[in-house]
Formats: sequence, structure tokens, C-alpha cells
Amino acid sequence: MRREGAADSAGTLWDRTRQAASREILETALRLFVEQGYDETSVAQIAKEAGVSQRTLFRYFGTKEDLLGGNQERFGRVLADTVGEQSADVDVWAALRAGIVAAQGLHDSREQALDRFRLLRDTASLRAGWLEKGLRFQDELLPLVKARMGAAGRGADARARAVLATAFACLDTAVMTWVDRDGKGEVMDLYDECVAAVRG
Amino acid sequence: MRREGAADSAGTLWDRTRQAASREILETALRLFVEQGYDETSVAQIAKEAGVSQRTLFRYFGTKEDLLGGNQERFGRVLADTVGEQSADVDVWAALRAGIVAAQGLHDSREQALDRFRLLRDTASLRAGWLEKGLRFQDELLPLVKARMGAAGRGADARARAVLATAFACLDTAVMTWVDRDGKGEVMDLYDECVAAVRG
DNA sequence: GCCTACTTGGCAGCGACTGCCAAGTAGGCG
DNA sequence: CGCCTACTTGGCAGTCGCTGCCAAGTAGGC
Repeated sequence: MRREGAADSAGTLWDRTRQAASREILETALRLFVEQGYDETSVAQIAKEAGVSQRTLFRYFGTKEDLLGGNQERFGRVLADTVGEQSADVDVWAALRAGIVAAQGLHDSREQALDRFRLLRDTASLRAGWLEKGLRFQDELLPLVKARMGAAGRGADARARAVLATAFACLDTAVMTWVDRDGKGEVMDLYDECVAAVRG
Repeated sequence: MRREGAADSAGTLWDRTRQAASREILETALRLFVEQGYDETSVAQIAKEAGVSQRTLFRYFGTKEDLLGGNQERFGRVLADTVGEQSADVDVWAALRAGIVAAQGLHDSREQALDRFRLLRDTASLRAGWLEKGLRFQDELLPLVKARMGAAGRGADARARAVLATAFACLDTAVMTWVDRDGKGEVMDLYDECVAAVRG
């Protein structure tokens, strides 16, 4: 098996197997969720149809929610990195917008994104988890936003948090409206409209 | 037992017993949550210490989350009613603010509110549920807000939703900041500061 | 060819939650 | 007063998400 010199997919066989299994599970899960709904699909069924044991499935993805996961951590990382890279004279809102645009580019395809967000809209428990994940992103972004807002003083933290929470609220509203319109139009146009409605 | 003419507590014995049991459970739950944390407290323990069977507890409160519940439905009702009662020349933000003030008045005591919100802040799963509940309130308020914002047209829905989501985001931020400061100061002052930071 | 390290699957168990069934108790009736 | 009905309660078994543990299999480096 050589020291791995070729420009093959990835390092070891294990890695490749893992990756393949991971994709298989993810695809099976999304398909079943779309077909029968999130709550109506048990993890046992996904495991069986994906050809792995339930135990192994839970080793790959810690929770059922994660099975929907379009790599949320990458989303958070790209978002934070992009916001951080904006030059100092860009105002907070523009910086956050840039980050969202960058993160938005991570979706595999419009169709898949639509499927996922539709599920998100229609399943209360998923919606809750999604919002909670958003909170963690906000925590990561907080220092960046605070710095960019300059003004210090007693309420600086609250003000920065409020701006962040509002941006996320607008993003959520935009995405949900986009789903309501069956993916017609652009999410960022809706986002801009939402922000304008709030700050206008 | 007469036809119940006296200005006693409530109608039948059953009702009174139910109410007493309900309070007992709620108090026990809050106490245990504060003492050992939400995730570390099992429903079985609450049931045992409250002197009811687990089955009965679940008949009173459908989920473990509800055990923290400072009557969320009343919160939603008061909020919606108050917003609806505002005269037509009051703008959206002021109307929402008035609703929040009214709903805020429902807390039994500052101390209990602080306990509950502290739990909310420190427990991810609770936080998620709380946010999700907020979404349902937003759905109830949507028609009221849309009407008050006048402007019709294609994006009216999204804009109204955005305003609502922002107001809730500011409320959440204000409350969490209030908890961070151990209950010093007024939540509504923080709320105003948050809104100003966003709309300024 | 062998030893090591990693991966896998099965099993038992926990906690939240539900349906079902049997027993107890309040309430209205004669 | 006693009785019948309606509501409430508790227990039991079972589902589902999730975890720890242990035994077996397989890739990787020597």
C-alpha cells in the first residue's frame, strides 16, 4: 500500500472507509427524513438501511439531529473567519453580512438546502436545536462584533449581543421565507429586506 | 357540599386537589433544578419528592421542560392581548414594548424569575425549548404586527416576521444580560438599550 | 508473519415519555 | 344513607434516543 504518494482521495483505507460510511449514513438519513418526516424516522431504521449498527451510527454522529447536519461547524468557522477578515472600516452590519454570504456558499446544492430547511421549518424539535446552535455561533462572534462596534462602557456586551441576535433573527426569517416560497429568489435579498425593515 | 356559593378558593374538591398537587410538583421541581441542575435531576426524583407517581406527574405536565414553566401560555396571551389593545397610532415597536412590559408583570417574584432564567441560561436544551416557544408567540403576533406596519406587498410577511424576531432577540438578550448582572437593574432598561443599539 | 491500534457490533441499561388496565375516590342521585 | 357514575391515580410494559462496556475483527507498521 506504499507510503501513499498518489493524489488519491485520502490517506489510509480506514479514512476512506470512514468517509464513505459517513456519506452513506448522511444520505440515507436525509432521504428517510424527507420521505417520512423527522420524528417518524427512527435511528434504528436509518442504521439498518445504511447497513451499519446503531452503535456505530452513534459513533459517527453523536445525536439524531446531527444526521441532518450540513456541517454546522464549518458554517460557524467560515462565518467567524470571514467576519474577522473584514477590514476595520467596514461597519458591523456589512461585516456580518459578508460572513453570512460566505457561509451560505457551503451548501452542496439548492435542492438539498431546500430539503433541509423545509425539514427544519416543519419539525419543532429541529428548529429548537438549530436556534440553539445559532446561539453558540453568536458567542463565538461576540468578541469580533464588540471590537468592531468600538464603543465600550457598561452595556457594550448587551449591545453587541443584540446586534448579533438581530442578524441571526433576520437570517432565520429570510431562510424560512425562502422556504415558504419554495426556493424562488435569493436568500440574501430577503435578508437585506429584513434588515432594512428592522433598521429602517 | 352545596352548589358552591361561597367565595372559596375554587369549585370542586378535585379542582382544589389538582391545583395543590400542581403547585407542589412545580415547587419541588424548581427547587431540585436549582439545587442540582436541570439535566442532573430526573423526573423520577421529582415525582418521588413531590409524592406523586411518575405517571401522574406526566399527566399534569406533558414534558420535563414544562416543569420549569412559569405559565408560558399566559405569557403569550397577555403579550398578544396587550399588543392588540394599543391604539392605532402607536407604532409597532412601542406596541410590542407595551406587550412585553405587561407580560413581564406576570412573574411571581424577582427571585423566582432570576432562578428560572439562570437555569435557562445554563442549560442548553432548555434554552432551545425557550427559543422555540418564542417562535410560536411570534406566529400568534404576526397578524397584529403586519396590520400595524401597514405596508402591504410581496415582502410584508417577511418584514413583519423580522421585526418580531428582532424584538424577541432583544428581549432574550436583555433578560440574559440581566441574569449576568444577578438581577441588578431593570430588564426593560436593557431591552431599550438593545433596541437602540440595533435601530440606532 | 506478527503484534498493535483502531473499529465494529451486540448487549445491557438509563431517562423521557406513552398506552393500557386495574383500583380508588369525589360527586350527584334516589 | 348508600349506590352508581365519572374522574383520577398508580403500576407495568414498551418505544426511542443515547451511553458504557466488552468481545471480535481488521488495517497498519515492524
